[in-house]
Amino acid sequence: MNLIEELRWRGMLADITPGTEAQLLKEPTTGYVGFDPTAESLHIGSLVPILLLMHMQKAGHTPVALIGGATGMVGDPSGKSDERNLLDEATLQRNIAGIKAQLSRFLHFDASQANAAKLVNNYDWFKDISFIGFLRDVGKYLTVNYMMAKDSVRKRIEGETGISYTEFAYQLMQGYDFYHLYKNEGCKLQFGGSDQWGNITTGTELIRRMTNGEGEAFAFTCPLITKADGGKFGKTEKGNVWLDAGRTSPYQFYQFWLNASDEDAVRWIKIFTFLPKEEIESLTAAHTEAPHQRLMQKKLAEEITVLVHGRQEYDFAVQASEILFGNATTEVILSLSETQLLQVMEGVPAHEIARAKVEAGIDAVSLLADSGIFPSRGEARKTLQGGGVSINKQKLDGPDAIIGMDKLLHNKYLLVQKGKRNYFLLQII
RNA sequence: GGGCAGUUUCCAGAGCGGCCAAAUGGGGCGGACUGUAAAUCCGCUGUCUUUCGACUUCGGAGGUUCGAAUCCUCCACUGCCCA
Repeated sequence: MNLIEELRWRGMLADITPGTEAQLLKEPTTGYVGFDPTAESLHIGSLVPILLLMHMQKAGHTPVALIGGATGMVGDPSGKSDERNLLDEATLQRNIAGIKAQLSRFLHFDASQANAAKLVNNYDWFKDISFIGFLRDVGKYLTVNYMMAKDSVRKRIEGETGISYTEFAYQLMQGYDFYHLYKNEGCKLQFGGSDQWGNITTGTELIRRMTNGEGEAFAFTCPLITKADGGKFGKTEKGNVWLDAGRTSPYQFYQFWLNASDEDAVRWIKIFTFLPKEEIESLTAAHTEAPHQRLMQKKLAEEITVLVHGRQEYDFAVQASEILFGNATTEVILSLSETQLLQVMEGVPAHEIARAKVEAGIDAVSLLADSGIFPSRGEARKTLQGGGVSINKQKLDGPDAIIGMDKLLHNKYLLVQKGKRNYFLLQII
């Protein structure tokens, strides 16, 4: 299978410009994808473009990751119904540094390799461009009519919030990025999520026009990842799922994938892993046969967790999951040594509470609210009333339950469970 | 610059001076059922409080009223139309 065939089979191809496949077969090609520095870490949504870059590199092409240091200052209207808040420069710098560090674990940047990956920041070329220069050298090539026809813009114009000139100009900047890379890096391909299609084709169009029709540039996009139930991909109770272990622990990361629905797991495993077709097909067969065993989810979670966090972290995550979700009972929890307990709890959010309070015997509501596990007493009470809290795997009967020293594990911990899946380690200090 | 419409709790969207912490839907959270799935059903969804209740919210600032999300004035922002 060639690269495009492979991506198509994996369900990673939405739109593609004519001739792209031929270009990729003809010669090693340089292709880029852009990352928005909207946060200090990438989240699993950005995993898709990263995987596309990896596929490129595996296929012998040169991947370029572009960080939008300049475009990030402006804001992409794609997929946004509202005008964006602008980031200040210090934040932007921090975010760029964070993203750079993360990308290096997925791509080979060592220059010794013929198709070593490259990292560029569009701020580096935009900082020297004057407003007048940009208007004269770039703006002239495209009509406003053309730009307004783009989905991202049209939606905003038809919508009720409108669009500022700043965001309207965004696609021109992204288009210019492509031209710049085309000119200076010989980059002939841009890809990204399907929400980027409009911006990307502005680039191919700009290249064609700025080179008097001589330049050839190509593009393809990957469908947005969806969930079968229509929910947003990549969100949990706690918000985004990040690639940074400090923000989303490997355990939580692993749990996210493990919790994929049957339907989603089948689609996702093709997208998020590099497993060969035959293996995925046999896995799918087994999964359809016995979905309750969740082979698919396990494999999916394994592959991605290992890719993002490494084998060792994955092992810990599995161990912890087995103890927390296996048929572990209160006895099992009690039997763990302190070291074992702490190891299992590594990726679980930790909270603290003063020892004196527990010594006096504390009611469940205060315990949960004071330690910060619940944001307010009201919420703690409500959940308690609904029977949603367990301590050391034992359900509390109601808000009036009193917690005393006798409940402590190793004289200083409590394993608090909110709902079925959310564990917290409460340390008494 | 002129005219019109709008700004409500996470979102959408009701809300006619007291019965509004504010309908309804979505989302979220919890429970039951399961496979740590989906679908379904049930409960909760401003803060504090055991209940009664108290307190803070309806773009901002003032005002009218015994009493305002609801009326008035000014300001800000947004959309539409005209210039």
